[in-house]
Amino acid sequence: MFELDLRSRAPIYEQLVEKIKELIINNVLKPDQQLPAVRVLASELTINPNTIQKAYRELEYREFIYSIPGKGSFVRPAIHENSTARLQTLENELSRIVSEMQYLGATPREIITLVKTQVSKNGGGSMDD
Amino acid sequence: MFELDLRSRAPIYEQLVEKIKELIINNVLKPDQQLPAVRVLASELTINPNTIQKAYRELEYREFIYSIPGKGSFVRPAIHENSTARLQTLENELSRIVSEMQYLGATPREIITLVKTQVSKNGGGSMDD
Amino acid sequence: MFELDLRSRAPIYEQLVEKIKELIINNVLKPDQQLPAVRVLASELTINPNTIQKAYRELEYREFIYSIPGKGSFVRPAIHENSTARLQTLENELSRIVSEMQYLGATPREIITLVKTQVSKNGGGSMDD
Amino acid sequence: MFELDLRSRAPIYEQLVEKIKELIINNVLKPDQQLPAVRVLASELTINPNTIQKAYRELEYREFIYSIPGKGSFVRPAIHENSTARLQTLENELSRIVSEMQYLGATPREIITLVKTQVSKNGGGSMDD
DNA sequence: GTGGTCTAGACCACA
DNA sequence: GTGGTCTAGACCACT
Repeated sequence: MFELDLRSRAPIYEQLVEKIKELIINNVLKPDQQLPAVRVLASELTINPNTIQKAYRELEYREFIYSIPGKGSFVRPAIHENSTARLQTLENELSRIVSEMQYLGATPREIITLVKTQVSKNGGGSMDD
Repeated sequence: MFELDLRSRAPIYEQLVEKIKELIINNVLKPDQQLPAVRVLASELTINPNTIQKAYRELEYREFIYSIPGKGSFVRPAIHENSTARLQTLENELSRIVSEMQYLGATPREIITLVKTQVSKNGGGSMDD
Repeated sequence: MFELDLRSRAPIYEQLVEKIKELIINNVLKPDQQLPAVRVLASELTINPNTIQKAYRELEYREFIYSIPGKGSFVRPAIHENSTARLQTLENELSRIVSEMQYLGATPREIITLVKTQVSKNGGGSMDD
Repeated sequence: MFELDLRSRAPIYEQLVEKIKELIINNVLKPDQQLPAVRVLASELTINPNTIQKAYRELEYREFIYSIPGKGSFVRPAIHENSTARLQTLENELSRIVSEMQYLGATPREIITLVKTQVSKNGGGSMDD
């Protein structure tokens, strides 16, 4: 279910965080859906349970999931308030990336086309609230 | 001139790399302009010269600067034809960011407007070679 | 295992890079095989761990190995499609060397025989992927 | 006459040595022909005379030129004896390069064709003694 | 235990 | 003066 690159220099727990985040954002994992139990996922991926634990803790901290002691971890429904800080960060990242793409020779048109394609890809899903 | 966050998790040399990269991309540091000498920058930022050198070497690998032993380090004029791999990486990052922004409630229109503003900011400058 | 010439003008880390590169190219170090740990190799060669690490990092940049923090450094399987630039460099070096050999009296036949012997040595091994 | 890359990290004197060596090998500079005087060349290339001096000294050491105090420096006629050591070095370099080219995907046929082209290029000149 | 980062301080080659 | 190399030794994050 989760493809990990054990050869990557990115820590495994970080890769897990990104993968799960992506699944949540793309609505593959639905709100309030339960995530696989730590031990189950650990044995499936044949990695250390501590590593899974760390990833889940990180996702909780970043408000993508919530955990109920004794019951498990669940996808947190997206709350679109209080996220202005995170949005600001993302906007800065986006600006940085666009600048670098232009520096490397990408034309404004190419970049805008790319973004339009991307937003419509998501917009066709369930994101256009 | 360069602000560093010594408490950040990101390594100092990596922060330096990003800062300088940004200055080059935004044409604050012009092509062939000399960068501050390793020791000078080290004493200004009160960090170890080896750390600066590591950052400079990293920038050299990434083809943003070139260093001539005995003379100094200089901004490398952007030619960058074979950077399709890097562009691909940036496109992926961009897609990821756009998705997360939509998840956090940003509308397609907002995002596209943001990108348009950004590209024209650079295009209006001196990036349209 | 690795012989170093501490009196050579070539930096230690560069010598190490060349030695290891050679072992990888000649398939003595197999794909995904683990390299000696930084500290282990350092104590074996009685040189500073930082120097070993510099060599390993260099090899990583040049795509001969990959390092995973906390796990180790490993031989990178050769895929190397986009190495036309490197191949061009090698072709130039080869031309330069052949010219100098002829200048020193080597006959075309001798040189071609030498090259044929060399390519079949590798081809007869395990390089014919 | 000599193109130098002042942006290269290779020392200027080293670049000079290589350039002159090449001109001698390719018979552009003929045996016993006088090389430009140090000061003349220095002002032509707008570099420090000491740098030229160092290059000439190096070429003398490597037996490509000879200097007569008070008269100048001259191309040394190629002596094809005593050069077995140098030839051995070149053969080793050649083997190393051929191996790396094969590792990067060059086929034996490609390599041999390349070498044949190169030797005939020189052989058509004045090298086939 | 692994690789990675950083400091302090020394020495070298090049121009 | 410049960048580059190297050492000794400390500390950190990941598994």
